[in-house]
Amino acid sequence: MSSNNPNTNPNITEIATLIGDPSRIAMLISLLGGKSLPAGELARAAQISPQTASSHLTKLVEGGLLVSEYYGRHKYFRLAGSEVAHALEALQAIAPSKPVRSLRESDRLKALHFARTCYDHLAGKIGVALTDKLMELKLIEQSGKDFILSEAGRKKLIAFGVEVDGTTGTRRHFARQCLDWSERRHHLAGSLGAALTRRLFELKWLEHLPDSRAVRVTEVGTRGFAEEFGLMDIQ
Amino acid sequence: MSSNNPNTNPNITEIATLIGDPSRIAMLISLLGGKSLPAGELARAAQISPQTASSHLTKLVEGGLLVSEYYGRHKYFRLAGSEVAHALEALQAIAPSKPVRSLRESDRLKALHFARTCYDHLAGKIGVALTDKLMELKLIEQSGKDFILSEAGRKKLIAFGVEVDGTTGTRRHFARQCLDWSERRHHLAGSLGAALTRRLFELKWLEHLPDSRAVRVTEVGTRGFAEEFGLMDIQ
DNA sequence: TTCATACTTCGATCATAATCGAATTGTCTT
DNA sequence: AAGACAATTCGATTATGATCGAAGTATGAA
Repeated sequence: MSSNNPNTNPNITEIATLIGDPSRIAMLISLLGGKSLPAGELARAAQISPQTASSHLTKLVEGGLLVSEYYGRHKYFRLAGSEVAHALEALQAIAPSKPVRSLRESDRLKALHFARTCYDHLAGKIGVALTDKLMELKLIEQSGKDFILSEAGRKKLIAFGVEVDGTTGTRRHFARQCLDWSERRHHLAGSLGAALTRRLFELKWLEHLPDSRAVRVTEVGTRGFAEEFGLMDIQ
Repeated sequence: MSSNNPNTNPNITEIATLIGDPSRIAMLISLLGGKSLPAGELARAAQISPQTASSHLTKLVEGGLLVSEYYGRHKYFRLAGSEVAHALEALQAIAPSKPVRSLRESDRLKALHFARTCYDHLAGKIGVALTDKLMELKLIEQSGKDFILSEAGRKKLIAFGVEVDGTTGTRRHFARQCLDWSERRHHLAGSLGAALTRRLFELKWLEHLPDSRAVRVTEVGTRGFAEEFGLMDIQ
């Protein structure tokens, strides 16, 4: 020691200080799955006001733990990289054993991975699979951060009962791409995604699980997805 | 959502808060090499008064990050386990690279990057290179977050004088992967990593640099690494 | 356009905790 | 024994930063 001034790395202090706040931890843990979440949802997750959340999120981005991206008036945040997730897990590892993670919780988590609503549209394994299928059938195609609905797609979806409401492709946020945390792939969002999802509930192909964003594919749905879209292996 | 109260784990918050203090970080980093140090020395390392240090150390022990032991009128502290070291290194990995102040500092940093002990095992360029070589020689192989010691590996290491102590592969944390902040690669940790490192010091292939976690490869070691493991370019 | 929503900035309040001086306990040395 | 040293406890000070209300900006919807 002696001459050694191991006051090394103000950096690691900064990082640890950044992590060492209850509200910020709550947000970070919410993001641990890899999903992007908007500021508002993170505020709710941490049970703090939007102002406070904004302040925290700014710090987390400046500290290099998060990155952000605008989607319209929403600002989405996600972990800056796998190292961040790794560090959080390493901290979990020395945190005293968690208060009884119930089996029910684990089940709910599995359900969330499989299918869930993301606000108003469909996400999870099913959301991604359906989106893939729509692309495969050339009903939609990628275009920057959006999807474009093809003429064939428009006809097909209208026939299916979706309120496509006029304009085919170019309106802003008509058919957004939304990054899926569980699948790490994009699924269909935007007003078209919402309308399609609405229709799926209407047809009772899908139903909500109680008290959750998770979604179940019904008997009818399983058949329907196969017959209408050639989507097998659903459930 | 809704019924979901993601105010999860006050534990991890506590741990991160504990780590997120400049003085405590300084002490923890001083202990990263795996040594036990008395309170007074830790106070000097953190450049704070003994009173303040005492307060911090009490908290670190209560938080489970350190353990203490009396030796006469001195009280020695050391890291509570390899998980703590692992978490600290994981934090280092996301800490932005430091602005190097002095030449001496740069030298010390280089030494740390080259070879250092991480609690009880070997890290840095050499730690990673050796781990790579062991994989190349099929003495160990990756398996999730662990390594598995092959039968050939077991024989080789026993012949080399490492106390492999029975069970070959499956024990928990027997051969952990540990993310290296300087190399951004994995190196061998766990009890096997510790045993191997112990043997390397025993053979005097490695020696500690004074006042540091840094490690030097000796003359004998340079030859040894080349002959036994085909590890060239050491140094 | 007007209205609602999502987020940010500013300012003030308030609680937490890091810090050290002073005094105390316990241990080692002489 | 006395004196020095190591660590701790207590108390007071102080600075940092988390928090939210109020107001402002930007986007989307009607």
